[in-house]
Amino acid sequence: MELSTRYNPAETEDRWYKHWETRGYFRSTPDEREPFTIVIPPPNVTGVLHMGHMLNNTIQDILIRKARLDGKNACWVPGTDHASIATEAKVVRWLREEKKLRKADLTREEFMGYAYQWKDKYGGIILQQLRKLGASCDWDRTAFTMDPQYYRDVLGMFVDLYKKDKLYRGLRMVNWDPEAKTVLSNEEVIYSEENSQLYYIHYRQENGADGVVIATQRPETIFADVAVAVHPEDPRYAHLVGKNVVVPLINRPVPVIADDYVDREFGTGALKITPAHDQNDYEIGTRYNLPVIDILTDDGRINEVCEYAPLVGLDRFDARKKMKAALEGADCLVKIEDYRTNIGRSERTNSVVEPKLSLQWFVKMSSLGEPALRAVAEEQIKFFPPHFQNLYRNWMENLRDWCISRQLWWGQQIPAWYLASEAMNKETHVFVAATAEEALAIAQKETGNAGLTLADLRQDEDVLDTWASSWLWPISVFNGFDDPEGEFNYYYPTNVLVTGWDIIFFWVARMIMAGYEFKGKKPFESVYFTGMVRDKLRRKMSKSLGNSPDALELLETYGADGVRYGLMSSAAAGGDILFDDKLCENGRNFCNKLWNALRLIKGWQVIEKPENESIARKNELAVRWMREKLSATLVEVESNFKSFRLSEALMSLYGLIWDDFCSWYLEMIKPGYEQPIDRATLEATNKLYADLMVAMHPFMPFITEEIWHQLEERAEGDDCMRQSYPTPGAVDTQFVRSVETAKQVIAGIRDVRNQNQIKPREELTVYVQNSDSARALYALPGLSDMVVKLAVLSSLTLSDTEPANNKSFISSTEKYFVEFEQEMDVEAEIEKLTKELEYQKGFLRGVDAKLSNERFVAGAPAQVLENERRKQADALTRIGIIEESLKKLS
RNA sequence: GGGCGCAUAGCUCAGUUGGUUCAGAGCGCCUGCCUUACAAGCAGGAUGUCGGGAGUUCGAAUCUCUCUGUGCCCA
Repeated sequence: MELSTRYNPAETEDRWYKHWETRGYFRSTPDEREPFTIVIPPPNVTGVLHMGHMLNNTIQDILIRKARLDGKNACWVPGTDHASIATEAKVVRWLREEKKLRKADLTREEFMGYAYQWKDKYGGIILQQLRKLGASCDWDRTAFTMDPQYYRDVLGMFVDLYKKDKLYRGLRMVNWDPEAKTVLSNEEVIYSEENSQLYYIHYRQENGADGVVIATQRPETIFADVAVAVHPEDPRYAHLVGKNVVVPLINRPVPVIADDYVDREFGTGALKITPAHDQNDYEIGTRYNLPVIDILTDDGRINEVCEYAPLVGLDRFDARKKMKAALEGADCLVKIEDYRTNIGRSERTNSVVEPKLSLQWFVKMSSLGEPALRAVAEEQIKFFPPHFQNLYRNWMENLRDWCISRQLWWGQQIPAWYLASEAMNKETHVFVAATAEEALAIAQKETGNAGLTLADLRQDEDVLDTWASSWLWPISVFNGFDDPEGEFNYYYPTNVLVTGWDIIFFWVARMIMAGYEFKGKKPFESVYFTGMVRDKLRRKMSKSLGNSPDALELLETYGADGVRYGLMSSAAAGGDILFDDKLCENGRNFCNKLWNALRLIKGWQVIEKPENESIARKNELAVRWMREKLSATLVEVESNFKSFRLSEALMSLYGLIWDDFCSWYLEMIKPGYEQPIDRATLEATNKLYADLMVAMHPFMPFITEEIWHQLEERAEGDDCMRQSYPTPGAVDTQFVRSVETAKQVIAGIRDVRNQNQIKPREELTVYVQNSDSARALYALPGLSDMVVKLAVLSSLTLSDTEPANNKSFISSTEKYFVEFEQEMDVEAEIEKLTKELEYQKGFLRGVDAKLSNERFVAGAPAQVLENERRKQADALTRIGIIEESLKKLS
């Protein structure tokens, strides 16, 4: 079959993926083998493949494929997360735009019907896209955080925590997203510096006398003020403490209180106290028994409570704009200053988050955090790279209770029931149970009213935070709650979680807590943190910047193997990737290199025996050398895999294939034009190439499978992805070093060729100066034959005399003479040698200094010492050679 | 304000326990090649105060301190 000069991934990738998938190679069921398990960090069901996903899932696929080749029972569970807030927002928009429906006009059941309809239609696209990347997930296990069984597990978790008194409903300051009209957890609020303005506002005394000037960046909240606080030791305001000042525009008196929380340096040193709209103010308000005046609606508008009619109904930012003129009109505005401050925005809607007093469900984190903190500190769970332990510990030691209720419909509805007779949010009874019937039984018992019916109960309207379902992922996907002795027992704890460090708190920490809390066992052995994929300018990839390449287009252009190479080649664990198409281009070029090596081998004619002894010796040497180089690299690869240094493992295989195999080995054994190769060498080469493909397979699954099959006719089922990973054999370092020395000689001769414009095909005659070491080196069978071939020589011979005209060079401890037609430029030669002599002498002085230092000789390990002595001897040899040459020339 | 990182070639970054050619890789750059697998290629080459300073050590890119610059997390 004629092979194209370029590899075409489009022709092979889909075909091989289908081949693997239809034969069930990705499937895993428990057996006697050791399991190797990864659960995918579930992407949003609404998501589409982006660079971060590709990096993350390439890593998981590499680990899974490697484990499979290592003979383990590899199980990679895919799935998606319902992502309540993000998905609900999308469904609401879809209903508005496509169906002309408003959420407010739908019942909960109707809305959920549409939401599932939407999910079935648009959800899970990302799982299809992962197939393009080559992801070898067990698709039969595809899970979703709202699957019926998963849903039950989440409710069970809620009931369990409630029973253990680790869950409570309470009125707290929370982060409120006025656009999504739901509470957010602290981790869902993104803080960043933004431009703002500081309003200096004068609060007069009740009698109209000068009072106090406060500074605020939220002037519209003055209507919710209940006090002004100053520092107790601040002489500027001492006379006002205990008196009242009046809130401008509405003239409501509020007391001036003294509290050392106040920072005298900030603003004017006077602080307005607005408990309904600020966390710290709320705490101060509580201390002084101050009232709470809430002037904001759930969607962030000013309400009637504010008492200032012109602003009622306006969005808080529109209201702020009107405050300037209003305050000026009342002669209360002192000045406005520009100001940089941290503003918190909702991770999902990007709207400015408002602190709000609200009744919500919270998980008590103190008891959950303790074992999770210890597990990482004691490295029962290992982090890669390890420094993320610090970030983790930092968060875990400052845990705050986790608000898990959300004012949404898309998600698991909270299994708590109240008495319908009690006013909403004023309930005095709560009944927590997995089902309404169980809740009713509890209600009947607790109220002593056996006549209660389901109609007398009202279920909590809210749903649970998505993370409060996905933290059960490693347990629930193996049905660990209903059937703890089944598959769960085999696959759990999973081996590794691969995720971006930015969600260390969302997923990693909470999955660890859930593992210990509900199963008494860690959810995974290790966590591999990926970096962020950024653009060349180090900016995070984002839709709004438009700096993210289209993932599918990239796969189309460079092939999945090329993209996988590009992502992995510069991806140290935890390190950011500055993504550049160039990286994928390198990957594509590498595929092409592999492809052409195949074309070369496939083009050879075969004969039974080598044509002569020289070729036989050379080829035997080459095969042995390549085999040992492969072994040495496999040792590195194994150790790199153990410590998750995947990028290093890939690069060492890349170097082995490109440099050692293609540039050296294939050139060593390559027969002359239209010459045949002997069968033994060809078969050894096919085996070497096949081993290289298996070794490379986890990184570049498609092309390795293709070449595996192109090399030989294979029986059904004899596929690259199902082989055993090659194991390293013995390495004779002395032998390998001799070949390396010969390679340097070849490079030396090529350099002479280059510098003197000698054509590559013109044969040269080279002599090596006779010495013990030279004879020892070339005693290795095949070595000189190899040098003769690769350096294109007519002969390489030991000689006691120097040819009349030559160009010389020193390699290792030998001197080489390249016979040369032109007369030597003696002056230039002397200058070159003198320079070289100086360098060698300097080098020797350094080594001598070390060796004459008694403390070095006493303190250094034997191996280091031996090496220094060898360096000394070699330097002396080289100096001798140079001095001798100089003597002859002068 | 508290904490965690980072600083190595023009660019992006490896460098594990202080000790072999440890001063590296890829890209870029320079020179010469359409050589018979591959120009998406081949052969060869240049490039460094390992951020500055001090210390520990026989020996420091590596450990300690300090300064400078820079990034991130939390408040």
